Amino acid sequence: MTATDSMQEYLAEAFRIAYYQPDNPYVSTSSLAEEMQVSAPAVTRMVQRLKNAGFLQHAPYRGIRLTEAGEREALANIRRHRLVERFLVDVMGFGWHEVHDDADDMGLVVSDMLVDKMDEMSGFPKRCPHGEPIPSADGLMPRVIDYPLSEVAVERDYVISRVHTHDSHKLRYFSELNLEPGKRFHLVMRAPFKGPLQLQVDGQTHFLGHELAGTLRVCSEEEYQLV
Amino acid sequence: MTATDSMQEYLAEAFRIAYYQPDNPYVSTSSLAEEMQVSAPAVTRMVQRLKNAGFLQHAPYRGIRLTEAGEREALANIRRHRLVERFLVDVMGFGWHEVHDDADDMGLVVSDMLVDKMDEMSGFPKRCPHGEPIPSADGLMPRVIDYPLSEVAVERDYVISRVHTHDSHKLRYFSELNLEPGKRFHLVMRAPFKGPLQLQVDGQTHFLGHELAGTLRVCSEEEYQLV
DNA sequence: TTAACAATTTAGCCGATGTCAAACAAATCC
DNA sequence: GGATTTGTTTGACATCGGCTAAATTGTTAA
Repeated sequence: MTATDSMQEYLAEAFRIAYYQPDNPYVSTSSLAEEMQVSAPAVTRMVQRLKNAGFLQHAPYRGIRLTEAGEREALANIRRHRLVERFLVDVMGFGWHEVHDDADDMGLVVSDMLVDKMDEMSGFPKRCPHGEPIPSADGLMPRVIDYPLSEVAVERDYVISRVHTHDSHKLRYFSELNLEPGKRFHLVMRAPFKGPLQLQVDGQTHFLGHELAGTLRVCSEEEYQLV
Repeated sequence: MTATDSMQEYLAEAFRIAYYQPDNPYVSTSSLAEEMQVSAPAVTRMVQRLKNAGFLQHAPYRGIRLTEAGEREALANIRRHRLVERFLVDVMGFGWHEVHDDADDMGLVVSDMLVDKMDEMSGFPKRCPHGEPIPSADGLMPRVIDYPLSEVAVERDYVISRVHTHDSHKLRYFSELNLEPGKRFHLVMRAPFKGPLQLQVDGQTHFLGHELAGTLRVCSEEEYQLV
């Protein structure tokens, strides 16, 4: 059975959600509904279809879990999406805050031939512009190691690993501060009670609110090089 | 009212058909059905929708005619499609016989921002890889002047203007013969009774069947430069 | 001029994907 | 432990875009 565009999007989103909660393999339908900007019933019914097509298992009222076939579909979609994003940024010169919607649409549409070419022209990137890992053509997804900036120890050096937001204003702000994946910085201090964080980036001092800092995931230089 | 993807494709196809029959402004529903690879009733109903949305006029049993709004939609779509094709060929290095389907899909999806960038990166081309003119951003479609190779006078020099087929085998063959838009050649002779044509291209002699020659449209060097 | 044929439209169906409202299950609180 | 809140599913419906079969219109030929 072949998955429609819509089915692929649901599968990809389910995978992403699961990837972000490594402890729990079950994905709730409400989280899917929220991410997909769609009503809960729409998700439930799509889940039925996906279950019938063999892409996932469903424990009613508990959540879903992708099967191997489901993961394959999801990863193919995620790969296309992230490579398109990479291409738009690296080859076509757009800013990462501009390209999400186009990449979303194009990810459903581009052929393997095109994706492979984009991969090549982008220099076979390992991560998308947001720092998310790009699944390999044969469907393997690296597991990155990183932590919310809002939780790591102070007075250390870190590297930005992932920027976990699609809000283009936040993305633009991070760009302005030079806080992009791969960037090295020093975490100077963090004020208590969800207070602001102080960072040293390229010799400049910046302050970030606790919530905003939570959308940045960081790791050590060595951990960053692993993927 | 905004046109769905499907509506845009119908409008674009209707425009293309009308463009290829300059004498008759009415497009038959059956020609649309054939081009879109869709049943006749599907066309009739879509025509109703498009009429209600103000994109065309419909004289039942006679044919349709785009309104100004309809032409605008059509041209925007055609522009996207042809610029994507140009981009895939010029910037990404694909052959023109490979890119039609991808360009079709992407044409429905890419934003203005992306199209403008592709336009720029392709060097603001005037024609798509098949030689079809690219509508300007403000919705003007140049009218090219050319004639079927199967009908023009012999013993003259011509320039390939358009290659009117999507058959990738034929396109590949034309590539191999160097018969691409902009190419100059000499029409040596044409055998009677729909017989083969003899061409001189880059000092090489080629023979084309009458029907195949009919898919090539040619003109003089000066006429080619007009668009 | 009428009969036959071709093109077009109408009618009724289907599946995919969305909605809202109501029923139902699970978790939580007093 | 029963009541309430929250999350999930079911039901009934809409729209889009496709289909086939049947009716209708326009054209052509006898």
